[in-house]
Amino acid sequence: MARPREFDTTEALNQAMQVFWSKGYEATSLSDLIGAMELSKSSFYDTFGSKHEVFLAAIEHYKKTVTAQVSAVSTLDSPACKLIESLFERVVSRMTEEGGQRGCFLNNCAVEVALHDPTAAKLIGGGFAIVEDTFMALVERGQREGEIGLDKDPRALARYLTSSLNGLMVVSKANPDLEALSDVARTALTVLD
Amino acid sequence: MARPREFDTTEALNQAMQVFWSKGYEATSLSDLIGAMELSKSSFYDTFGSKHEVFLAAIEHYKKTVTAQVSAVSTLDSPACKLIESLFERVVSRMTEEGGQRGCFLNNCAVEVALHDPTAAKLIGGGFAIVEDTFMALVERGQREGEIGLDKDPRALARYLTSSLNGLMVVSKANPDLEALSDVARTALTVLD
DNA sequence: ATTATTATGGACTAATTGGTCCAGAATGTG
DNA sequence: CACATTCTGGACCAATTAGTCCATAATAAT
Repeated sequence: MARPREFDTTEALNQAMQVFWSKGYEATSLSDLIGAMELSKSSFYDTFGSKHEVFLAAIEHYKKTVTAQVSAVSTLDSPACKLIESLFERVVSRMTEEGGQRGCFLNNCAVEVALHDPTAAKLIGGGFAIVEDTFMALVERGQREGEIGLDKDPRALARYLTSSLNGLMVVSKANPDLEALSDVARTALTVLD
Repeated sequence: MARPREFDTTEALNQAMQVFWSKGYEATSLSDLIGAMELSKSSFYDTFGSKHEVFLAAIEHYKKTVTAQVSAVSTLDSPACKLIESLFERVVSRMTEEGGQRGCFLNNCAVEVALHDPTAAKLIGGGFAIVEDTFMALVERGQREGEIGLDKDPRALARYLTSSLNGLMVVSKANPDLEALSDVARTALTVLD
């Protein structure tokens, strides 16, 4: 009955990430994982070591895939301010669309495990840093483009924008209301003017 | 050996809340709870029904105690803007002080359980609403006091401030850096000018 | 066809999970 | 003192937890 097949380690990791993302770390069981990853318990432990190791790997995987997409936005050639706006719009529409309430995996992890899992906390912090750096690059470009005042501190603005995006996701978990989230996003972006 | 004593139900609930707050819902076990609440397993089930019911009760308890303190700020007679600032300052210093990284219980719950627990989600949403209403009252007062422009929409501002406060707590879980958090708070509050 | 590699199902732990139940101990009231 | 009430420890439960181990089966390379 055994049906060996060359399996894609990163695809398995991706599936693991999806489960952790949807259910959280504690609520995810081994059976959840091996089910989603489509491998046997033995292979799971041979290949990945433990639930916790897969979890850390899943965080890294998220950074390399999802967070990297955010980072990629800074290379597009629209005006920087428009790009910043689009990042906020994307979050708002994601959080209000069917099945989008999972939010951001890093956000979820930060809240659930960071306090008790320093290793994870570091990886998560690194993910936030990617977002922050992206915002900073965009802010500096916005300043060069003359749309953002030179009196503003790019680092502070970037930190602020990163935090705002995370706030947006938290409140929408309890109440994913388009109007409310739009209010938040619109208001948050007035800082750039 | 049994040592019956009239026990304080709300105090027990308070202890339960503390545990859920520190460890999260899933990571909290029955033994954690009965240990913290200082009652027997039997009394636990007789009095509170189940882990989940205690959890919901703990959320309500948080709203009645901690969130109520936020609400109370709006009745103080300093200038409204100063009061809003003080709420942000309080969060920043809390998150950077020893043992303060638990953040806000409602925030934690929103992220961990809201997606899969509609009952809890509603209670949490109610908690956020208290904060939002507090901010709105303060903004309106700020407008009457002439410190906040009348062109601004109090509801939108209140939603924004609530979201900002939550964002602050999320990022500080991964990186409780005073300077970074101060940047965020300071920048967030420029919206009021 | 033989071999080395790789993956597998499933048996097996030991511990813990949330939850039920009850005989008995401590107490306040008569 | 006797009684009803309240609370308790601990036995018990079935299910699930993360994790180990191994004989076997499918493959790839020779």
